[in-house]
Amino acid sequence: MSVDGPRTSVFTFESAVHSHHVLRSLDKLRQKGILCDLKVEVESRSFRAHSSVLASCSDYFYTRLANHSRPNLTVSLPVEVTVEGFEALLQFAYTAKLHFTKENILEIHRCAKLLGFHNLDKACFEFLIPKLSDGGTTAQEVKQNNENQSSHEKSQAACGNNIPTGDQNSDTGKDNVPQDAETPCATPSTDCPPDVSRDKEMQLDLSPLHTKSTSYHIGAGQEQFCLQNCGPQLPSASVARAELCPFLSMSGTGDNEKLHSATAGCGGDILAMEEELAMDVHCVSTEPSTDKDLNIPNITEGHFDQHERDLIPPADCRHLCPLNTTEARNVLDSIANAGILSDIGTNQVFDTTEQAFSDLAPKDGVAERSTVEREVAEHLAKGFWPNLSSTLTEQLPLDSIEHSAAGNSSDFHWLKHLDLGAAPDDCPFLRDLSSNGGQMSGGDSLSKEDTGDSSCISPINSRENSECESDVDSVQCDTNGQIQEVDLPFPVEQISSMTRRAFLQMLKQQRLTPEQLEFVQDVRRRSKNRVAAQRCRKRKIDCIYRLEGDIKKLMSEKEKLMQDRNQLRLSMEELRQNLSGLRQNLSMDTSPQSEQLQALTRYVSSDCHTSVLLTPMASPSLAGPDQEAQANTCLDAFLSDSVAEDAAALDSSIAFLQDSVQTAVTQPSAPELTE
DNA sequence: TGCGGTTGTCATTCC
DNA sequence: GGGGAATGACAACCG
Repeated sequence: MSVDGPRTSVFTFESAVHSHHVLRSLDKLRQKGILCDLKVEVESRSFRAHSSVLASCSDYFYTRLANHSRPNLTVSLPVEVTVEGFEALLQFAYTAKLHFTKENILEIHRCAKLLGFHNLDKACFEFLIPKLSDGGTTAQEVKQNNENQSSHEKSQAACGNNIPTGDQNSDTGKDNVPQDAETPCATPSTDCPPDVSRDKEMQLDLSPLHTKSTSYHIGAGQEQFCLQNCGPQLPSASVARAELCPFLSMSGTGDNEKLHSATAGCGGDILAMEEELAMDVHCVSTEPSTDKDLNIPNITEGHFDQHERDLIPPADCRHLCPLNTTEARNVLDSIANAGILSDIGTNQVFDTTEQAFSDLAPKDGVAERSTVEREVAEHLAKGFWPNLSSTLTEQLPLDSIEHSAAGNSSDFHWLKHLDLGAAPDDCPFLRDLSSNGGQMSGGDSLSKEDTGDSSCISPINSRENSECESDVDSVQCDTNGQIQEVDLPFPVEQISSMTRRAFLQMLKQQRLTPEQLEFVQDVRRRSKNRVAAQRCRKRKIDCIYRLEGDIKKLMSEKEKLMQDRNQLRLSMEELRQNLSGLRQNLSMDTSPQSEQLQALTRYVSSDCHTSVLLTPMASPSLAGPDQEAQANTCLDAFLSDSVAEDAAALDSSIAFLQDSVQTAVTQPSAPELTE
């Protein structure tokens, strides 16, 4: 059996571990000093690192490094940043693990805020800091400290664009109750030990990818505890068992969710869910981890790790995930009803998927499929159920799905929307969805065409021998009645599946009556049109979701451009103020050199010249060499005539001027923190 | 019972 | 000019 030539299905494989491995490799490189292009000086110590890593983790480093391409760059951190705080954050950047003690948690928190470190949500600190303090500090006080620190830090260091500040819900009485999506806060689990304020080194583990799952662990050999860190979407401390299941915890937004965008929006990101699922499994599995500190509590004890999807705004495609639907819940309800989840928490959580499929699979076997189809289907299925056994090769999920206990194929109808880059009828994975009982049989494409053993089986064919149970069926019965009336000498299935040449040849050979001929042509026409209508609708929906994605992308770009414009305006204003102050100081001096410098500052601070510097492409007529030559002449004249003692002072002023102009031109959105 | 989504069918247009 | 594909419109069904 072979896959037909015209099929051009495109599949996507996304590794769940690649990012983690890359991060680990980068950490090893850093430890060996390989490819480190950045030296960070903190207090009296210096750290070697990769600028790209730090820039991707920290707003501060991003602003400092984004526009520098110099190798071996040295960045001196503000005096507010300490070695104690930065070292932990540096390790976090490369390992996604934050080691801290109650002595240094405040320092780390302060440095993290100062440097704008991502993925270290304040919820973590707001819970940990009160807990790690000697009981005297509440989360509210922590917030207050944060706010005070923020105001102080803002005045000294303009580094973070989006450094989180304290929320507005500090007066709610219950400090740890999450209020809204903007103010996630940590809530101690009812199962957590009430006092964790002991001298322990703890580890905040955001690995891998700094995402997906946030869990809190105590170091190896120490007492274990778990924090239920409630995100904005986890309103209650009591967690239903269903929420412990990674599938069931996915919130649906409606029955008619944008299922199809699972492909258009996510780019066919089915396998990407494997990663998320893997993380969720990670939180309930007792499988030994490479991390010695990792000790996942038993799910039956009510412990669970916080998923970052509860803390971060939903990604564009997150809500479009086909599993994030009520259909998905129905799937899992079906599985749960079949006893799949009954053993949750007993080391069998997702090992039972195989059992699930075994239970759901038809007992009478399934139709044959090509090796390619089986492999693709199995891999796709593993995207949903990573532990899916290879034994399922013989019983594909879709077949199982279609014969689920509920007997309702609509539970899985979202699978039909998975875009594999081809029309549904062309998709080897979905092709049999429309046919009951897997009527597709083997054979090469040619024989399939000529014999009518096609995947495109019309309802007429599939229900030919079934009873009429609805009005739709009554239509089929009418057709069936016509079939009986015309008494075709060949199977109706062949009509729509044959090539035109074979169809005409068959008509010629069979010597049909006019009634038979009309009926056969009508059936063929309607069948073709039906498939065409399906393809047309699919294309339309695809187009809609593509346009929606484009709109989102453009909106994001617009927002970024607006932010850049605001930053540029601020920089311009600051530059003007500096020049104005300098001009005032120079106006007190009546020396010739001072007059020259005043002329220079007027020239530089003029809007015209500033615009020349900032937008030379927009105003080429003003960006010619005349202005630069004029400025250079000014500078040369000044420098050559200045007296020695004034020259030093004025030199520094000019250097400052030039540096400011250069900063405004080359780094408009990165105000110097150290200035 | 009304409503929205889905699907099949027909008519028309385009290639 | 005929056939196939694409597509808008309509109707029926279903949840």
